[in-house]
Amino acid sequence: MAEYANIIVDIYQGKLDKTFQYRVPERLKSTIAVGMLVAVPFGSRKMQGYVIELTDVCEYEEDKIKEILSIVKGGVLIESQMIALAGWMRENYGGTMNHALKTVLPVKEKKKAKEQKTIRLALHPVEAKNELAECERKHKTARAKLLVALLEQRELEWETATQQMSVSASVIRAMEEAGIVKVVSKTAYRNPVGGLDPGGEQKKLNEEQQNVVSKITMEYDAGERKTYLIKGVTGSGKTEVYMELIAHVLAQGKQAIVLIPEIALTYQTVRRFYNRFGAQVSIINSKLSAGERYDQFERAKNGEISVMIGPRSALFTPFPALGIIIIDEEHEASYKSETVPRYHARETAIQRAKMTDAVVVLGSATPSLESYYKAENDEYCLLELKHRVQKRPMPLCEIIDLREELRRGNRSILSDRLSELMEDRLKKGEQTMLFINRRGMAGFVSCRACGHVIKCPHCDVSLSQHGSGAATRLVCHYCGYTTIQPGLCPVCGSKYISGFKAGTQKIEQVVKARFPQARVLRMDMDTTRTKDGYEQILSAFSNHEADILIGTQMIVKGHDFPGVTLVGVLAADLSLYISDYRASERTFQLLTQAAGRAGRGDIPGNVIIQTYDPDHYSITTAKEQNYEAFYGQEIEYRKMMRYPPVWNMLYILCASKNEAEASEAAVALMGKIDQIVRENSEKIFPIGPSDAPVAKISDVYRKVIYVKTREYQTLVILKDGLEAFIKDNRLYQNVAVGFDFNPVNGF
DNA sequence: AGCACGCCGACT
DNA sequence: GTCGGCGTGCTC
Repeated sequence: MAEYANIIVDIYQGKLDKTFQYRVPERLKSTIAVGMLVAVPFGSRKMQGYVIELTDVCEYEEDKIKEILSIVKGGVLIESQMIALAGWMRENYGGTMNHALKTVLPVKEKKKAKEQKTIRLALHPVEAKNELAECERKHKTARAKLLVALLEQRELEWETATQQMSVSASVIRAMEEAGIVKVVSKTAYRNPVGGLDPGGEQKKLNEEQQNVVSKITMEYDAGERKTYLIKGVTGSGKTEVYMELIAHVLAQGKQAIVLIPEIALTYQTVRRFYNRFGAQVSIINSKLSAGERYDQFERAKNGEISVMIGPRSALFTPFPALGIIIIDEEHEASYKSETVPRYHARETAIQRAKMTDAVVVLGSATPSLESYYKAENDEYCLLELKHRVQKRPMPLCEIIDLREELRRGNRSILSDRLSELMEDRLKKGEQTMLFINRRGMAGFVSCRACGHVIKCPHCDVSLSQHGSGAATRLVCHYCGYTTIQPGLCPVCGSKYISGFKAGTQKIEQVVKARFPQARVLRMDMDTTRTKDGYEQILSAFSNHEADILIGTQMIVKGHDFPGVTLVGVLAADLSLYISDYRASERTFQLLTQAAGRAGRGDIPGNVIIQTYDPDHYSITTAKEQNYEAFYGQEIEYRKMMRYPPVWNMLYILCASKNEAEASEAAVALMGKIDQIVRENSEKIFPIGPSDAPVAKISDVYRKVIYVKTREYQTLVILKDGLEAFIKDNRLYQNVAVGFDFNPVNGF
């Protein structure tokens, strides 16, 4: 039972880092919890604040600490819920409470975008002039300054007055009380979906879709709150199911959150929801400024909107009566945060739903192993959509063995079969998508004479080539270091130094050479750099302004192109060789998604998968579109290797500018882990320390330890133990230690 | 943010 | 001397 409580008094002021510590009086010790609203003495006055953290450690001068007066009753406010969620996130993902709070509560960036406070004159100009004369006579300099300005401009911004004219807030307040001026705060919201027409469109569901909807809504009405996993093949109409479920909770006065990967958050997607639900829909995305994001959350709190669509961070929309959280494409890696707290949106959504009496619906054509494993163990309820809507046929899928092509003398990126089909599509005026699975294979530059690879001087990675011709640069994807491409190898002086371009540009060149008459579009980092570049390319292709679209992962995720009847996957196995236990899962998902792009119109599509490893199960099962077969093999591998989801894994990263210090810190952590292992009854398997996959980023050295246990909770206990160990140990003054639970993208 | 405190010029 | 405006710093 905690002795002290850290309390935040002014969450509305954006000064989130200011918490105050109070003593928990004996009578409140059993009831107090994180997130509760309490009354506390604050200076000379009494204020309300939220309990952020409970602790036994006194972080302030003992004799100056005051006691909490009481717990403020009156229902659980939304802020309380969100703060309690932040507490759960801190506990389960590590980091500080401030980190957690900053992810959960939108920081009102110095209220720039929100309340534009302005100062106006409350008197007639004539009276004001008298007042001004009076002030000048009495040498009330600040007041006079303000009055002169107001007689000229009639309206002044608060910031102008306080900062540029240095009139303090106390002066303005005094003048307001005297009735000389008036402070007006106007809240101007911006509506990011403004300009769309609500149509009230509603499609009739097929039997399969209706069954899924009925099951969930009936259980919902019966008061059951579960997590559902909808496994629906691409094109089975999951979105229609989501909308029906949303309509159901909205009818009961509840609200809905829809998470979709940022990359799929296009105008098309938003419009579908807007057509159905009209102005009560809003979106957030990473392009919105902090202020705009704050506005959207504020609208949600005030009941102006009831459906929020957005990426990971939309999960924290402060709806007062949340009914449903939908996570589309739930297998996507972007649902795992890359920054502290490294939370997973799926787990966090389930926790939020538990706290607020909502249900969670996960949807995917290729569920993550985590979710399917949980569905098999009855933690989630599995529902299936096995058929495409309007009985559209599944595409015909072929595997091309690139080794065989090579033996026949074809050294091109395009196999004979793929070329043949592309030729055919061009003749028919149908569209082709070429997808390069290029993860971790960005065009690095090497010397053909000595094999030297050009690396970033600050990071332990090779540089990638960008641009072409005179504009060719070498860029580090980790720190942004940029340099020009050397003409000679810096090691052996050979002039045979060039980029290993397995990228989209190379393919574009090959395709243009092979099919000079074709109109080709390319989508990659270079072509989507501009603000709307991404949407422009997609809509151009969608309008049939090109015959062939070449791109990386981004082209296969959730876009409908009815004109596409051929999808070519070049080098399907590239993603198999990255050092990550999820490599097979990623490959299977990408191939299945890519295949799903073909033949979405009335014409059945063809899919060509080119690979050097045609017998790998992730490729053969993707060809068959057989998720269960893939899952069966993959879960055996995970069991055998003690990988998630069967086991749980914790990565611990020690980072320091000084390599020796990083090593020393990691070794000491390992010692502490060994000690905890001996004290714990459950089996814990620590491995390391060793260099991180990227051993150096921006001149910071990185050592890693990873730990496997059966139970997640054991890892949480381990993390708590290590945090305590780190806290008062001089070794960690210059070493940052980070935790990542069941990492998705390595460190 | 808001409140107390202390400084300093103005007025009696 | 005292009154009151005005800036500053603190609030567990």
